[in-house]
Amino acid sequence: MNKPLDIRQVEKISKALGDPWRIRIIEAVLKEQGWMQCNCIVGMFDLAQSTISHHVKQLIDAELLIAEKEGRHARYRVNEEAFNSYIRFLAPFCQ
Amino acid sequence: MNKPLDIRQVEKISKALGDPWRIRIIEAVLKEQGWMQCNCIVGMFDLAQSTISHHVKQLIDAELLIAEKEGRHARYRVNEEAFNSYIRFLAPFCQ
DNA sequence: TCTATGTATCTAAATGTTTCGATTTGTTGA
DNA sequence: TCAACAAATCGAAACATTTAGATACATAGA
Repeated sequence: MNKPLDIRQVEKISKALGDPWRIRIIEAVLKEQGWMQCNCIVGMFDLAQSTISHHVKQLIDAELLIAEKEGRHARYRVNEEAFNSYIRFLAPFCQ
Repeated sequence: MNKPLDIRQVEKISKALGDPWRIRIIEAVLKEQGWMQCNCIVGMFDLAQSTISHHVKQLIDAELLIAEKEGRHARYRVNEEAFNSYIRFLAPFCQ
């Protein structure tokens, strides 16, 4: 676990972080003790449900969020390991 | 100096890091003792000069690279402060 | 001053992303 | 089983990014 990221994964993570809504979604998930339901996110932002779902999907694809299904609900938490790996990739760029 | 990044700047930096050529350009600049001429970058990658110039511009706009003109040459170095700020922005996401 | 060279800009085509509304899928509870 | 709900997917329009070739700009050296 916690192996170095390859350039593809860095690209994916960077792209996922390259949208203000997605950054806000991550911040919101983190704030809720790291757990959040999709519906709750939809209520927080002025975006359509399908748009939120699309953004969340990208965050999950980049492994920045982890999804868990609970019946008809889904809950998300921040994948701290992924952020750790990303930061470790960037660290050499600041000596 | 070294103040917290706002969400716009985070977005810009993330987007700049969201392309494999740009990541390779940063790595190349870092490798050359942190200094590199544009022409040298052009020689390293199979991309048109105008395309490299476009990518470098984005890295400069995101303040990840700093450009210095020397006559008709340009030299670039990595802005370690920007990477530091970016990492500090991300740190709360991995406790 | 003129030419060659290094870098930046412009234009346009191809490709990718964002967004919404509509629909689909899957699950709960009546 | 069926209605209600949560989330995901589809389709399409609007918008942004990537790329190369052509061109412009700026400087060094003849």
